[in-house]
Amino acid sequence: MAKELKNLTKRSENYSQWYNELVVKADLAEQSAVRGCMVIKPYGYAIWEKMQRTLDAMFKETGVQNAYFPLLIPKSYLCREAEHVEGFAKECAVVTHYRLKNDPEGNGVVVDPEARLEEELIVRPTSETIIWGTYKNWIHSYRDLPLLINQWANVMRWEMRTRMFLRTAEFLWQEGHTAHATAKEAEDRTVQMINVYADFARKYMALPVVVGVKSETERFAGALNTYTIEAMMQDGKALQSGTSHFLGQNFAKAFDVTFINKENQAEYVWASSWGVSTRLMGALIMAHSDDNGLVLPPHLAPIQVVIVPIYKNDEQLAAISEKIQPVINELKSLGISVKYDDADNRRPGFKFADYELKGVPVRLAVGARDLENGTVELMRRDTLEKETLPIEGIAAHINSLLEEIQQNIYDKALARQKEMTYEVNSYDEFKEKIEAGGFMLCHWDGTPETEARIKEETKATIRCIPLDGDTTPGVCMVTGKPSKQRVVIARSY
RNA sequence: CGGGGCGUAGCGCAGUCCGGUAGCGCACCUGGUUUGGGACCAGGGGGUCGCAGGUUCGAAUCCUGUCACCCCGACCA
Repeated sequence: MAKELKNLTKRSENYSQWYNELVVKADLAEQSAVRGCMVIKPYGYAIWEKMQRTLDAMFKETGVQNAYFPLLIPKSYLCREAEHVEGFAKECAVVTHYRLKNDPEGNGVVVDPEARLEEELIVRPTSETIIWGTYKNWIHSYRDLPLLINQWANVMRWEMRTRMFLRTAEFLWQEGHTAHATAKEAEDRTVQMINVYADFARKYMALPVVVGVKSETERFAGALNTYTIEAMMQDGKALQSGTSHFLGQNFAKAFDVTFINKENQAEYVWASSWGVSTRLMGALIMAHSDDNGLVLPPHLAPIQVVIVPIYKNDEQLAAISEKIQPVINELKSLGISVKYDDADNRRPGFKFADYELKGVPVRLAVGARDLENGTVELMRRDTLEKETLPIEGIAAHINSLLEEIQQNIYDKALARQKEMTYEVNSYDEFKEKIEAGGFMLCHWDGTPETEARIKEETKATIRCIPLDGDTTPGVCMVTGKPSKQRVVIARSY
């Protein structure tokens, strides 16, 4: 690394490149040799693990259990639900053979044409079909409902264009699949889970989000209704960060999943599915980072506090270590993750820059000067402010400071989102404003035709119809036809 | 799949127009001096120039094909 780290592309030049470079240099992930896939490195994965653990606990609080379903889906399963297959057909990886053999011409190894599968298997782009094929055997009576299952898994979508964390060919996610006796119960669960996602984004990722409903054209393939959380990145573009779908009885009908109700009548079950992915990592990076690197909210930072000793010789290091050890112990007992970096193969300046790049929320530096004065130097990553503080009571101070940083990062993101959200009343104004990015709150006549025209002419899409938005009626900014409420329109990733 | 760019050491690049047997910075290794914001000096190791053909006495360089990656679109979490 060293000096090249200084050359983080400035965001003004090209936001995408800056982001990509940041992901690589902060040691989060790198491009894999496999097309469109990425290698998530230990530091990046540690953040994902923390997200996973938190979300998993939140799911379980709502009664959800984890399970696991196969990676490969028989082609016939995927075809059962017409809209679903149409939505995913263009981006499926397909397994056609089960054996290789030595090339008769001596060029290594080739696919054995004898070993063709009778029915091709699809690498899951999502698991609705295999899961509903399984649920058929699990659900017989109203007593089996609701069925609340989640799986942590990888999925594959052969996207034409990929971008690290935001759209990789293979990605990690969780997908929840629930089955219910009534439509209301299923739709309530759909809403409940989008709210879990919104809570998670706000409290842990320090990411303000708009909760809303997708327009018909943006809906999940096979869903009756799709709820979404939309976050704004620093360049004003939207990122769909989590979705929850009300599937009605579509999959129950496709896979013939029925239950006997209290009146001894057979009924199709009602379904929801919901998911968030490693894209959340992308959101985290793009929402908070600055030109010094990552800025991680303390609630998700793998290392919350790093301590860098500054010493000239082993005696000094020993003295510093002795002085600082009680602080480390105290921080740990408060549940704070601490790294004491006494490695002697990097100089302090290098470490400072490196931990900033990695987004560590709080840094302490301790040297001979501090030993004399009984102080430490503290720097907070969100503001880059440094202050020298007495070592006495430093752990308690950091404990509350971490919360303050968490809140500050959220407030900053929220302020930016508000600042870049505009009520727009004419299409001309819209066309002008959209160039600089941001969320446009506009009246829309509710037709796919108008939506398509806006997209065609401005590259912006309807991100969602916000749940808690202004419901004052008006007239569509494009057609002048009546509109029930304002919707969020933006360019997106 | 369209438009643009790029492929040379682990990373970032120069060399390609005008053919002559490979170079710079960072990283790495050894020794020393250093250590409060990305250390310095000296020495050292590492590349069949994306791949396959062709032209030539000779190809990183010219020609043909092909593959990969990046950016901008279309598609999507």
